[in-house]
Amino acid sequence: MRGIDRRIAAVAREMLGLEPRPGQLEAIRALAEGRDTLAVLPTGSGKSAIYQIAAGVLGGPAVVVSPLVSLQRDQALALRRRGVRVHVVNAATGAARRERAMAALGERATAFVFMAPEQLVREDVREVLRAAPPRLVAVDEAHCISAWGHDFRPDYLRIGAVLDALPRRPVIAALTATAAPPVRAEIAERLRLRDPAQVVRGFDRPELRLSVRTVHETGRRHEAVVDAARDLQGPGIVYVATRKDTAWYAGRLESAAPYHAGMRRRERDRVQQAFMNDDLRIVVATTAFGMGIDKPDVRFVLHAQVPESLDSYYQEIGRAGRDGAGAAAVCFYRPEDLALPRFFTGGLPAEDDLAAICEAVAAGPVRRRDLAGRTGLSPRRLTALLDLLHEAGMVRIRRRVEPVPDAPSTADGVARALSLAERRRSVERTRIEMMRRYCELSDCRGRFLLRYFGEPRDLPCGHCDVCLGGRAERHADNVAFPMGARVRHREWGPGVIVAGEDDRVTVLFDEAGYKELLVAAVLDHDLLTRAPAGGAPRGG
DNA sequence: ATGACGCGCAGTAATGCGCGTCATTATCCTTACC
Repeated sequence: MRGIDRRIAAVAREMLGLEPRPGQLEAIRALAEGRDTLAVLPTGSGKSAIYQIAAGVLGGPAVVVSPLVSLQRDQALALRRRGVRVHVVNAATGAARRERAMAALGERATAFVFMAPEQLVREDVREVLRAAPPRLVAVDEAHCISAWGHDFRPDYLRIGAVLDALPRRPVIAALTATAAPPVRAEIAERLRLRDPAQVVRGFDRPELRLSVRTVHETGRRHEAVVDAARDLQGPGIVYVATRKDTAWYAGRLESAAPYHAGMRRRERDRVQQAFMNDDLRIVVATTAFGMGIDKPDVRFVLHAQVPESLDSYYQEIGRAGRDGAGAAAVCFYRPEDLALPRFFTGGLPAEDDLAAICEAVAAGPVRRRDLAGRTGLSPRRLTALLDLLHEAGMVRIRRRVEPVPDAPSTADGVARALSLAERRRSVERTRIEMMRRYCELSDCRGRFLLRYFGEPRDLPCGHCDVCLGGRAERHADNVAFPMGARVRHREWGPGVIVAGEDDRVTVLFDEAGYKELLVAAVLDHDLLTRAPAGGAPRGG
């Protein structure tokens, strides 16, 4: 056993009383050796233990960036119970307590300080970090960077720059349960990870019975979902698209309660607790329910409406069957359901709005609020546009929005921002399209899902409705570009074919993400060439 | 893109159809203000 492994084993035993498992160990080892690490492991596999043990081995305080205050509290409590010194800092933290936490961090007298990105980017926090850089920074639920950073919680996009500016940059651990290759790439880029070790495990979940039930009419959907929830045994989650629907379904089911972000904090906590304690069999929820829920014996996850991407879908069904016993993942699919997500990805930003922001910023640093006032844009819309303009090299986002010296002309910047927006929209559309295909498959669903997440897979999964119904007939592969084949595109470089139909193929490019290509165009212009097999983007 | 809704009209009495208009998801931390 290598020395470092002995240290790891010792810290694991002493701090948490456990023995690291293979995936965990690999990630901890990379971090302990000072290497940035991106770990994609299913929830329940002990992701938090990774940064905790690594911090112990590195022997310094660690800052843990986590999206929800409730998650921070839970994790802090668990550590405190084991006698570890821990602080939590958020907007509700009193001045005295905050002062103590910062002092402890500065004096290296604490093991972990938990905070949301909004805290990390505060000037006073950065000052403490500059004076005494932590050894390790863990970014938990790192997919939030790409899921929330662009419009919803922009400070997620600033973490990388803040850490980069420290006199001694900490080792960074990015942890998540869900990240398809394009998301992994974005996490690494946005956090500015340096040659990160990637530990990716466990997208295959043989204990999940995957199925899709197509419904053509809303009334039937209601019946079918209610019946399914009644018939299935054990605790389960029903995901719905709107807050209103949570109450509707919950009212028609025994031992069920609604859960969404519009409810009072206390009520939400009560529902969650009741579910955890088995006093409540079913939670009918929006996407608000999930992060930090680690109940091992969830026996089913139903989706009354199809989510907008396989990324979300996989994350939500991943909450079932963590004990390894069987669980059902049923998606109720009505083709029209995808119209709404398509609609929401529809619009491109107005040139006028982009130009107005550029002009306002060019005059000198502006606060977001003033900018919103001057342009008449909602805060959220403004955030999305600022992100584009930042990417286009037009603005810098500090405490205020600042002009970039030597920035391109407004016209050029706006054009660049627009083309970025267009690219993002096409990626979004492809994601929706992949969700549609999953639902309409006449071929193995498990394999489709794995390929979407970049795991090569040839054999049918054997645990989806298509396989179990004996319908997993081998699809007539596109002869020139069979699924799973490695290809190279003139412009987008290497990739792998993840889905195909008669007239089009979807390629997951290592760099550029999912792209849909028309077969005719590909053949006419000789756009794709077959590459030797192997070498899938697994990292390691 | 789709669905809900109200309106006018048809042509008969009480509904039903077609059309235009309108709205339309979810997710959190924070700060300011009550």
